Amino acid sequence: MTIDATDRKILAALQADATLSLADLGKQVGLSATPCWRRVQRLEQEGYVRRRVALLDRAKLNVDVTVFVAVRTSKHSAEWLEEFRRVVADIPEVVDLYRLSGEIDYLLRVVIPDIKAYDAFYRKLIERIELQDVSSMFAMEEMKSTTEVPLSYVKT
Amino acid sequence: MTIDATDRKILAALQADATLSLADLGKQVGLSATPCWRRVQRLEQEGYVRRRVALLDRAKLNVDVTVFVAVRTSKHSAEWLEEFRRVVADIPEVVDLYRLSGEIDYLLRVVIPDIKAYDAFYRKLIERIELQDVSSMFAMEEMKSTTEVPLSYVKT
DNA sequence: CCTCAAAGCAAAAAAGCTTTCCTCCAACCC
DNA sequence: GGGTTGGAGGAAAGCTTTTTTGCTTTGAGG
Repeated sequence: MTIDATDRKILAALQADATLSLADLGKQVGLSATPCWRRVQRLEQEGYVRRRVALLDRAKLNVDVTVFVAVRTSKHSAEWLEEFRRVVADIPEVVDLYRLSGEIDYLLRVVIPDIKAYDAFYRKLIERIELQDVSSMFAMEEMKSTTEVPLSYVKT
Repeated sequence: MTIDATDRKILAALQADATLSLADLGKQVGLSATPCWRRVQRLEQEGYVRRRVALLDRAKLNVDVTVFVAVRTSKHSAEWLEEFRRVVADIPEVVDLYRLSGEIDYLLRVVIPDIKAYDAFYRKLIERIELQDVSSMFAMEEMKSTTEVPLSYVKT
Protein backbone atom coordinates (compact mmCIF):
# COMPACT_ATOMS: atom_id res chain seq x y z
CA MET A 1 0.00 0.00 0.00
CA THR A 2 2.71 2.46 0.87
CA ILE A 3 6.08 3.10 -0.73
CA ASP A 4 9.25 3.33 1.30
CA ALA A 5 12.74 4.45 0.34
CA THR A 6 13.70 0.96 -0.87
CA ASP A 7 10.62 0.72 -3.09
CA ARG A 8 11.53 4.05 -4.58
CA LYS A 9 15.02 2.85 -5.35
CA ILE A 10 13.59 -0.24 -7.00
CA LEU A 11 11.21 1.81 -9.13
CA ALA A 12 13.99 4.20 -10.10
CA ALA A 13 16.22 1.31 -11.12
CA LEU A 14 13.51 -0.45 -13.11
CA GLN A 15 12.39 2.60 -15.03
CA ALA A 16 16.01 3.13 -16.00
CA ASP A 17 16.70 -0.51 -16.89
CA ALA A 18 14.19 -3.30 -16.72
CA THR A 19 16.69 -6.00 -17.70
CA LEU A 20 18.35 -6.08 -14.28
CA SER A 21 18.32 -9.49 -12.63
CA LEU A 22 16.80 -9.64 -9.18
CA ALA A 23 20.22 -10.32 -7.72
CA ASP A 24 21.69 -7.18 -9.29
CA LEU A 25 18.64 -5.11 -8.51
CA GLY A 26 18.84 -6.31 -4.93
CA LYS A 27 22.48 -5.33 -4.76
CA GLN A 28 21.62 -1.82 -5.96
CA VAL A 29 18.99 -1.30 -3.31
CA GLY A 30 20.65 -3.24 -0.50
CA LEU A 31 18.59 -6.41 -0.42
CA SER A 32 19.06 -10.04 -1.33
CA ALA A 33 17.17 -11.47 -4.26
CA THR A 34 14.18 -12.85 -2.38
CA PRO A 35 12.88 -9.78 -0.53
CA CYS A 36 13.69 -7.77 -3.62
CA TRP A 37 11.58 -10.13 -5.70
CA ARG A 38 8.74 -9.82 -3.21
CA ARG A 39 8.79 -6.05 -3.44
CA VAL A 40 8.89 -6.04 -7.22
CA GLN A 41 6.01 -8.50 -7.20
CA ARG A 42 4.01 -6.22 -4.97
CA LEU A 43 4.83 -3.11 -6.98
CA GLU A 44 3.59 -4.85 -10.10
CA GLN A 45 0.50 -6.26 -8.46
CA GLU A 46 -0.51 -2.90 -7.04
CA GLY A 47 0.03 -1.26 -10.39
CA TYR A 48 3.02 0.95 -9.69
CA VAL A 49 4.74 -0.79 -12.57
CA ARG A 50 2.31 -0.67 -15.44
CA ARG A 51 4.31 -2.51 -18.06
CA ARG A 52 7.76 -3.35 -19.29
CA VAL A 53 8.53 -2.40 -22.85
CA ALA A 54 11.39 -2.18 -25.31
CA LEU A 55 12.30 1.30 -26.54
CA LEU A 56 13.33 1.22 -30.17
CA ASP A 57 15.68 3.43 -32.14
CA ARG A 58 13.56 5.84 -34.14
CA ALA A 59 16.32 6.81 -36.53
CA LYS A 60 17.03 3.20 -37.46
CA LEU A 61 13.33 2.57 -38.01
CA ASN A 62 12.95 5.56 -40.29
CA VAL A 63 10.68 7.65 -38.09
CA ASP A 64 13.21 10.19 -37.01
CA VAL A 65 11.15 13.32 -37.51
CA THR A 66 8.90 14.60 -34.73
CA VAL A 67 6.11 17.07 -35.38
CA PHE A 68 3.85 18.69 -32.85
CA VAL A 69 0.43 19.38 -34.25
CA ALA A 70 -1.73 21.98 -32.53
CA VAL A 71 -5.41 21.57 -33.28
CA ARG A 72 -8.23 24.00 -32.68
CA THR A 73 -11.82 23.14 -33.34
CA SER A 74 -15.23 24.73 -33.21
CA LYS A 75 -16.89 21.38 -32.50
CA HIS A 76 -17.32 20.73 -28.82
CA SER A 77 -19.97 18.05 -28.60
CA ALA A 78 -19.30 14.83 -26.74
CA GLU A 79 -19.91 12.92 -29.98
CA TRP A 80 -17.34 14.89 -31.91
CA LEU A 81 -14.84 14.46 -29.11
CA GLU A 82 -15.30 10.70 -29.09
CA GLU A 83 -14.98 10.53 -32.84
CA PHE A 84 -11.86 12.66 -32.72
CA ARG A 85 -10.33 10.50 -30.02
CA ARG A 86 -11.07 7.32 -31.91
CA VAL A 87 -9.75 8.56 -35.23
CA VAL A 88 -6.60 10.16 -33.91
CA ALA A 89 -5.69 7.51 -31.34
CA ASP A 90 -5.92 4.86 -34.06
CA ILE A 91 -3.23 6.50 -36.18
CA PRO A 92 0.05 4.83 -35.26
CA GLU A 93 2.10 7.88 -36.22
CA VAL A 94 0.38 9.78 -33.40
CA VAL A 95 2.28 8.76 -30.31
CA ASP A 96 0.82 11.32 -27.92
CA LEU A 97 -2.49 13.11 -27.84
CA TYR A 98 -3.44 15.63 -25.18
CA ARG A 99 -6.51 17.73 -24.62
CA LEU A 100 -5.37 21.11 -23.38
CA SER A 101 -6.74 24.19 -21.74
CA GLY A 102 -6.32 27.50 -23.49
CA GLU A 103 -5.85 28.57 -27.08
CA ILE A 104 -4.94 25.16 -28.41
CA ASP A 105 -7.59 22.49 -27.94
CA TYR A 106 -5.47 19.43 -28.73
CA LEU A 107 -1.80 18.76 -29.07
CA LEU A 108 -0.51 15.75 -31.02
CA ARG A 109 3.00 14.41 -31.13
CA VAL A 110 3.56 12.68 -34.44
CA VAL A 111 6.57 10.69 -35.60
CA ILE A 112 7.27 10.19 -39.32
CA PRO A 113 10.24 9.71 -41.68
CA ASP A 114 10.31 13.13 -43.31
CA ILE A 115 8.34 16.18 -44.33
CA LYS A 116 6.86 14.47 -47.33
CA ALA A 117 5.45 11.74 -45.11
CA TYR A 118 4.12 14.42 -42.82
CA ASP A 119 2.14 15.87 -45.66
CA ALA A 120 0.61 12.46 -46.35
CA PHE A 121 -0.20 12.12 -42.66
CA TYR A 122 -1.75 15.56 -42.60
CA ARG A 123 -3.99 14.83 -45.56
CA LYS A 124 -5.06 11.57 -44.02
CA LEU A 125 -5.92 13.35 -40.79
CA ILE A 126 -8.02 16.16 -42.23
CA GLU A 127 -9.80 13.75 -44.50
CA ARG A 128 -10.88 11.60 -41.57
CA ILE A 129 -12.15 14.33 -39.29
CA GLU A 130 -13.10 17.96 -39.55
CA LEU A 131 -10.78 20.38 -37.80
CA GLN A 132 -10.98 24.16 -37.67
CA ASP A 133 -7.37 25.06 -37.41
CA VAL A 134 -4.24 22.92 -37.56
CA SER A 135 -0.74 24.23 -37.08
CA SER A 136 2.42 22.17 -37.23
CA MET A 137 5.64 22.68 -35.37
CA PHE A 138 8.62 20.66 -36.54
CA ALA A 139 11.17 19.51 -34.02
CA MET A 140 14.68 20.47 -35.04
CA GLU A 141 16.26 18.56 -32.20
CA GLU A 142 15.15 16.20 -29.49
CA MET A 143 17.16 17.54 -26.58
CA LYS A 144 15.67 15.25 -23.96
CA SER A 145 13.16 12.47 -24.12
CA THR A 146 12.66 10.04 -21.29
CA THR A 147 10.04 7.69 -19.94
CA GLU A 148 11.42 8.13 -16.44
CA VAL A 149 9.15 10.08 -14.14
CA PRO A 150 10.42 11.94 -11.08
CA LEU A 151 9.96 9.97 -7.87
CA SER A 152 10.50 12.84 -5.50
CA TYR A 153 6.77 13.50 -5.06
CA VAL A 154 5.81 9.95 -4.12
CA LYS A 155 3.66 9.75 -1.02
CA THR A 156 5.35 7.37 1.40
CA MET B 1 21.78 -5.18 -41.40
CA THR B 2 18.35 -5.39 -42.93
CA ILE B 3 14.96 -5.94 -41.34
CA ASP B 4 12.50 -8.45 -42.71
CA ALA B 5 8.86 -9.05 -41.88
CA THR B 6 9.73 -11.35 -38.99
CA ASP B 7 12.08 -8.81 -37.45
CA ARG B 8 9.32 -6.25 -37.67
CA LYS B 9 6.93 -8.55 -35.87
CA ILE B 10 9.51 -9.11 -33.15
CA LEU B 11 10.05 -5.39 -32.72
CA ALA B 12 6.33 -4.75 -32.63
CA ALA B 13 5.84 -7.41 -29.99
CA LEU B 14 8.73 -6.21 -27.84
CA GLN B 15 7.74 -2.59 -27.87
CA ALA B 16 4.29 -3.66 -26.73
CA ASP B 17 5.51 -6.08 -24.07
CA ALA B 18 9.11 -6.79 -23.22
CA THR B 19 8.30 -9.49 -20.67
CA LEU B 20 7.44 -12.10 -23.30
CA SER B 21 9.50 -15.26 -23.04
CA LEU B 22 11.38 -16.25 -26.16
CA ALA B 23 9.10 -19.24 -26.59
CA ASP B 24 5.99 -17.03 -26.55
CA LEU B 25 7.60 -14.39 -28.70
CA GLY B 26 8.63 -17.07 -31.15
CA LYS B 27 5.09 -18.39 -31.21
CA GLN B 28 3.77 -14.94 -32.06
CA VAL B 29 6.13 -14.48 -34.96
CA GLY B 30 6.19 -18.08 -36.16
CA LEU B 31 9.60 -19.24 -34.97
CA SER B 32 10.97 -21.53 -32.32
CA ALA B 33 12.84 -20.06 -29.39
CA THR B 34 16.39 -20.26 -30.71
CA PRO B 35 16.13 -18.48 -34.05
CA CYS B 36 13.89 -15.99 -32.35
CA TRP B 37 16.54 -15.44 -29.69
CA ARG B 38 19.20 -14.95 -32.35
CA ARG B 39 17.12 -12.32 -34.07
CA VAL B 40 16.45 -10.48 -30.84
CA GLN B 41 20.15 -10.67 -30.09
CA ARG B 42 20.97 -9.15 -33.44
CA LEU B 43 18.33 -6.45 -33.13
CA GLU B 44 19.81 -5.44 -29.79
CA GLN B 45 23.39 -5.60 -30.98
CA GLU B 46 22.66 -3.44 -34.00
CA GLY B 47 20.83 -0.95 -31.86
CA TYR B 48 17.26 -1.36 -33.07
CA VAL B 49 16.30 -2.05 -29.48
CA ARG B 50 17.82 0.71 -27.44
CA ARG B 51 16.72 -0.33 -24.00
CA ARG B 52 14.10 -2.12 -21.99
CA VAL B 53 12.41 -0.13 -19.29
CA ALA B 54 9.53 -0.30 -16.85
CA LEU B 55 6.73 2.22 -17.38
CA LEU B 56 5.35 3.41 -14.06
CA ASP B 57 1.93 4.66 -13.10
CA ARG B 58 2.10 8.43 -12.93
CA ALA B 59 -1.08 8.81 -10.92
CA LYS B 60 0.10 6.41 -8.23
CA LEU B 61 3.43 8.21 -8.03
CA ASN B 62 1.79 11.59 -7.61
CA VAL B 63 2.91 13.15 -10.87
CA ASP B 64 -0.38 13.02 -12.66
CA VAL B 65 -0.41 16.52 -14.11
CA THR B 66 1.21 17.23 -17.47
CA VAL B 67 2.12 20.72 -18.57
CA PHE B 68 3.53 21.81 -21.89
CA VAL B 69 5.81 24.79 -21.57
CA ALA B 70 6.52 26.85 -24.65
CA VAL B 71 9.68 28.90 -24.39
CA ARG B 72 10.84 31.78 -26.55
CA THR B 73 14.20 33.43 -26.11
CA SER B 74 16.23 36.26 -27.53
CA LYS B 75 19.49 34.49 -26.75
CA HIS B 76 20.75 32.42 -29.62
CA SER B 77 24.42 31.86 -28.92
CA ALA B 78 25.86 28.37 -28.80
CA GLU B 79 26.87 28.98 -25.18
CA TRP B 80 23.40 29.93 -24.11
CA LEU B 81 21.96 26.92 -25.91
CA GLU B 82 24.34 24.57 -24.15
CA GLU B 83 23.58 26.13 -20.79
CA PHE B 84 19.87 25.90 -21.45
CA ARG B 85 20.15 22.27 -22.46
CA ARG B 86 22.16 21.38 -19.40
CA VAL B 87 19.90 23.20 -16.97
CA VAL B 88 16.62 21.96 -18.38
CA ALA B 89 17.66 18.39 -19.13
CA ASP B 90 18.84 18.01 -15.54
CA ILE B 91 15.42 18.79 -14.10
CA PRO B 92 13.68 15.44 -13.54
CA GLU B 93 10.21 16.95 -13.93
CA VAL B 94 11.08 17.77 -17.55
CA VAL B 95 10.51 14.52 -19.39
CA ASP B 96 10.76 15.89 -22.94
CA LEU B 97 12.58 18.84 -24.40
CA TYR B 98 12.45 19.77 -28.07
CA ARG B 99 13.98 22.56 -30.07
CA LEU B 100 11.42 23.67 -32.61
CA SER B 101 11.19 25.71 -35.75
CA GLY B 102 8.79 28.63 -35.84
CA GLU B 103 7.28 30.89 -33.20
CA ILE B 104 8.14 28.71 -30.25
CA ASP B 105 11.83 28.04 -29.74
CA TYR B 106 11.57 25.21 -27.22
CA LEU B 107 8.82 22.96 -26.03
CA LEU B 108 9.01 21.16 -22.68
CA ARG B 109 6.79 18.44 -21.37
CA VAL B 110 6.73 18.59 -17.60
CA VAL B 111 5.10 16.19 -15.14
CA ILE B 112 4.22 17.31 -11.63
CA PRO B 113 1.63 16.59 -8.89
CA ASP B 114 -0.52 19.71 -9.18
CA ILE B 115 -0.65 23.36 -10.12
CA LYS B 116 1.02 24.44 -6.93
CA ALA B 117 3.99 22.23 -7.70
CA TYR B 118 4.04 23.64 -11.20
CA ASP B 119 4.48 27.10 -9.80
CA ALA B 120 7.45 25.91 -7.76
CA PHE B 121 8.89 24.26 -10.86
CA TYR B 122 8.38 27.44 -12.88
CA ARG B 123 10.16 29.59 -10.33
CA LYS B 124 13.03 27.15 -10.20
CA LEU B 125 13.30 27.23 -13.98
CA ILE B 126 13.33 30.99 -14.47
CA GLU B 127 15.74 31.37 -11.59
CA ARG B 128 18.22 29.03 -13.21
CA ILE B 129 18.22 30.45 -16.71
CA GLU B 130 17.05 33.59 -18.44
CA LEU B 131 14.10 33.15 -20.78
CA GLN B 132 12.28 35.78 -22.77
CA ASP B 133 8.82 34.36 -22.88
CA VAL B 134 7.32 31.32 -21.21
CA SER B 135 3.80 30.13 -21.71
CA SER B 136 2.22 27.12 -20.09
CA MET B 137 -0.47 24.83 -21.43
CA PHE B 138 -2.06 22.46 -18.97
CA ALA B 139 -3.18 19.06 -20.15
CA MET B 140 -6.77 18.37 -19.22
CA GLU B 141 -6.64 14.82 -20.47
CA GLU B 142 -4.03 12.43 -21.76
CA MET B 143 -5.97 10.86 -24.61
CA LYS B 144 -3.12 8.77 -25.95
CA SER B 145 0.44 8.27 -24.84
CA THR B 146 2.58 5.48 -26.12
CA THR B 147 6.21 4.59 -26.52
CA GLU B 148 5.39 2.42 -29.53
CA VAL B 149 6.61 3.84 -32.81
CA PRO B 150 5.04 2.94 -36.16
CA LEU B 151 6.97 0.24 -37.98
CA SER B 152 5.36 0.76 -41.36
CA TYR B 153 8.17 2.98 -42.62
CA VAL B 154 11.02 0.58 -41.84
CA LYS B 155 13.39 0.06 -44.73
CA THR B 156 13.63 -3.65 -45.38
C1' DC C 1 23.06 -33.25 -58.71
C1' DC C 2 26.37 -31.25 -55.63
C1' DT C 3 27.94 -27.55 -52.59
C1' DC C 4 27.57 -23.76 -49.68
C1' DA C 5 25.31 -20.54 -46.83
C1' DA C 6 21.51 -19.16 -44.25
C1' DA C 7 18.04 -20.40 -41.16
C1' DG C 8 15.72 -23.54 -38.24
C1' DC C 9 15.44 -27.13 -34.65
C1' DA C 10 16.44 -29.95 -30.41
C1' DA C 11 18.84 -30.94 -26.48
C1' DA C 12 21.99 -29.62 -22.87
C1' DA C 13 24.15 -26.11 -19.94
C1' DA C 14 23.79 -21.84 -17.57
C1' DA C 15 21.38 -18.26 -15.55
C1' DG C 16 17.68 -16.39 -13.26
C1' DC C 17 13.13 -16.73 -11.05
C1' DT C 18 10.12 -18.55 -7.46
C1' DT C 19 9.12 -21.19 -3.45
C1' DT C 20 9.86 -22.89 1.07
C1' DC C 21 11.43 -22.59 5.34
C1' DC C 22 14.23 -20.06 8.89
C1' DT C 23 15.87 -16.25 11.56
C1' DC C 24 15.82 -11.78 13.32
C1' DC C 25 13.83 -7.72 15.28
C1' DA C 26 10.43 -4.68 17.07
C1' DA C 27 5.97 -3.83 18.89
C1' DC C 28 2.64 -5.24 21.93
C1' DC C 29 0.38 -7.60 25.75
C1' DC C 30 0.28 -9.78 30.09
C1' DG D 1 10.58 -8.21 32.45
C1' DG D 2 9.22 -12.18 29.55
C1' DG D 3 6.59 -14.10 26.13
C1' DT D 4 4.11 -13.66 21.68
C1' DT D 5 3.06 -12.17 17.24
C1' DG D 6 3.79 -10.10 12.83
C1' DG D 7 6.62 -8.23 9.37
C1' DA D 8 10.81 -8.30 6.78
C1' DG D 9 15.01 -10.35 5.24
C1' DG D 10 17.92 -14.34 3.83
C1' DA D 11 19.66 -19.12 2.25
C1' DA D 12 18.90 -23.04 -0.22
C1' DA D 13 16.42 -25.90 -3.35
C1' DG D 14 13.43 -26.59 -7.26
C1' DC D 15 11.79 -24.96 -11.43
C1' DT D 16 11.55 -22.14 -15.57
C1' DT D 17 13.66 -19.57 -19.02
C1' DT D 18 17.56 -18.17 -21.54
C1' DT D 19 21.62 -19.22 -23.96
C1' DT D 20 24.77 -22.29 -26.16
C1' DT D 21 26.07 -25.98 -29.07
C1' DG D 22 25.81 -28.99 -32.71
C1' DC D 23 23.01 -30.95 -36.17
C1' DT D 24 19.40 -30.72 -39.97
C1' DT D 25 16.85 -28.54 -43.48
C1' DT D 26 16.18 -25.45 -47.32
C1' DG D 27 17.21 -23.04 -51.32
C1' DA D 28 20.35 -20.69 -54.66
C1' DG D 29 24.28 -21.13 -57.82
C1' DG D 30 27.23 -23.70 -60.24
